[in-house]
Amino acid sequence: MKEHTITKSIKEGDDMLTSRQSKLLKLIVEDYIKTAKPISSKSLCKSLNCSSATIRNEMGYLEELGLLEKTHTSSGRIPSEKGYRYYVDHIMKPKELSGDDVLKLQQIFKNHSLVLSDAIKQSMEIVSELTNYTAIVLGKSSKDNRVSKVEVVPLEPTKLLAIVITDKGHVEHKAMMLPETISKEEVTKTVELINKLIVGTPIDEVSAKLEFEVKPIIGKYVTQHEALYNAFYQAFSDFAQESKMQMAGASKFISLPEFSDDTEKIREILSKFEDKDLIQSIEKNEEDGINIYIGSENEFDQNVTIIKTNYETDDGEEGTIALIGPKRMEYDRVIGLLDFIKKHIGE
Amino acid sequence: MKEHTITKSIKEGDDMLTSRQSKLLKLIVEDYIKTAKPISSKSLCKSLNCSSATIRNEMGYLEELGLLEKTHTSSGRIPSEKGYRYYVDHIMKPKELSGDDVLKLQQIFKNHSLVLSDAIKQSMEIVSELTNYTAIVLGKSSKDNRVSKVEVVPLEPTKLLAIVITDKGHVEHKAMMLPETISKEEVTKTVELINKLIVGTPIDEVSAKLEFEVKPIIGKYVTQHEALYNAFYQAFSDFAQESKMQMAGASKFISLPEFSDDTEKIREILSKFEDKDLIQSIEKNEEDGINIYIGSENEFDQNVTIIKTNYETDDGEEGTIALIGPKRMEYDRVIGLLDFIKKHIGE
DNA sequence: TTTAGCACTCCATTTTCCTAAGTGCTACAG
DNA sequence: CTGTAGCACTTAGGAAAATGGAGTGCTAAA
Repeated sequence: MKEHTITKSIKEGDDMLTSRQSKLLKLIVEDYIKTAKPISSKSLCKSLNCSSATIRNEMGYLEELGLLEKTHTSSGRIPSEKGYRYYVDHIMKPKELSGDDVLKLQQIFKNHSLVLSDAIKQSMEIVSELTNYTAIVLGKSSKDNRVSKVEVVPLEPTKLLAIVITDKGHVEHKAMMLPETISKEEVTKTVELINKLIVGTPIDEVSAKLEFEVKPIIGKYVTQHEALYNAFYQAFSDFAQESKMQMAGASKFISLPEFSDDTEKIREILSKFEDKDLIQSIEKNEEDGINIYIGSENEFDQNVTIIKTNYETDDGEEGTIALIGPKRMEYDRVIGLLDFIKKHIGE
Repeated sequence: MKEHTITKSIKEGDDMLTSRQSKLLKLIVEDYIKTAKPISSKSLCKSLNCSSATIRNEMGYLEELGLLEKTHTSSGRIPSEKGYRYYVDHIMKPKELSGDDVLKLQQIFKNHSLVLSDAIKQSMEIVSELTNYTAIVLGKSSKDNRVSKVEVVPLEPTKLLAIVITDKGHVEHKAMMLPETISKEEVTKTVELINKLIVGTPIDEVSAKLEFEVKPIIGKYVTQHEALYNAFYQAFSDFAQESKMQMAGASKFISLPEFSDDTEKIREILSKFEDKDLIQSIEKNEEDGINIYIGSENEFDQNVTIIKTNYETDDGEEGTIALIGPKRMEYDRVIGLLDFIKKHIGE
């Protein structure tokens, strides 16, 4: 109040906001995140030590800049997408986790009997519980894995189990039905051949290699090579596509006040959660660090914010964890949580 | 209309309903299933060839029996739980599938490149789409599988992949970190031993066998047997617990008119869909055939009907498929669909 | 630059009113 | 005894009107 004339756009690097404007925006965003109700000028008087009229003026300015919006002519203000963006980029500071949160998460990571991937999953479940947002864990697709072994186990006369193992420890298996006319030796030969030719090949090149190198050869000395070939082809192509995905708290969206009288929107979002391809697409073109996609910034749904980050464990397993919530997400807290988890994954 | 005095409780085995009453109940149930709106006496005049007053009398009687209910004093009637039950037990006949439905499902089952379990899953997705109910496929837990092979693949010096295969084609794998001091030979010996002693054992007895037969022996000639033993122990115990579960169309509930102004109930149901233990419990104490649990007859949720059946493929894979929908479910159609699928699973 | 004051706007809630769609019951007809 | 017509009564649900209150924008003064 005393020094704002000086600090205007000098002390703060905040583009063109005075420190008071910045503080105002912060208050509005954080208030709205809590209450989901438009914020009035009066309610901020005490916090800013000035009259509601003054605040209204500033609000008007922030609205001109496109940082705030009104729901109707005489309503209080709510942050616009741009407002959230500004808040996230220039104002917000990641929040320390509360002791309670830390405790719960540490319990999971300290439990050494858990494989890391299970620990990640469980911790995201906790995070979803703590935040009331939807949590997603996407294991990286195995495209860059290389085949390290192919194995076949007979189950019954006409049924085989094919197992493919990659250098990073991913395993895919597929049961195959074969015509009875294929002999054991033919199968064995084929497997040997595949092992010889395919081992070391990246998963996403296997299909081509099967087609052009393996198929011609087995064609020569396996009578019914088609069936056998198709079975393997299928197993490998499943592998390339597969990538693990887990979700927790998808139904949290129902109780959000912003959607409480728009069942249709809820329905839309929830059914997007069932669309695996769409969920997979969240993984795409990710930079490092924690990324935030507010409303129309994400491809998933205009009405949500997605905040996500990649992880990599010390043994090379990669993936993405993401939280999906309303645009008025508790950004500071969520970032703190994700940061914590990300760090602990690197053990 | 002419012969009802005669048929009263003779021709129809229907406990104590005249044929007209039975017909009335049928009309009300089926109408309500379609519209979700209380059924008025007037609307049934044409179908029953009598006046609304007569129908009201009959309705009154059915209400006394507890088969019908009113939503308020002057509303039309809706079926009670007991009413649905009576309908299902005595009135309804399973419906032939429409040509369209048959076609869609047959395409899936005819696609021979699909392993059966995938076909089941896909067909349930279709069923969910066709009916707008939630579909669930529960693979039977692997408890009664027997170990048919244990395999170890080295990934890095200190990292192993253990793979366990059962006679029914289930595969479980687990990465294990080992202290560097364990030599390859020790691992190989252990695996050989396990294969010798464990193969053929049902999954749920493996733990005991490991503890009392394997552990003492490897203790003798493997220096750091603890770590190795623990790793295998963990892999097997994961296996025993795991049981596959898949769900489609969980969000369908949102659009049901009966819940349209009760978000809380929707939220409740949807979050039950996220509770895996609860979902698993659907499998419990199942008799043969197709079972129907209406409203409070099921443990899952008072407001839904669950209709489910076990399946067993010709190669011994077992599981349960279930549809969860509102109490006013299209019982006849759903039964037809499940029947069809069940039959085709037995190929 | 800030603030007090005032006119104005719009939402949200409540109230009232009305209609349409039902029912139950009674009394009569076959 | 069974079915029906008629009528009084109940309730949901929607439309319109009334009201209160929480906001805003703007102007003029400190």
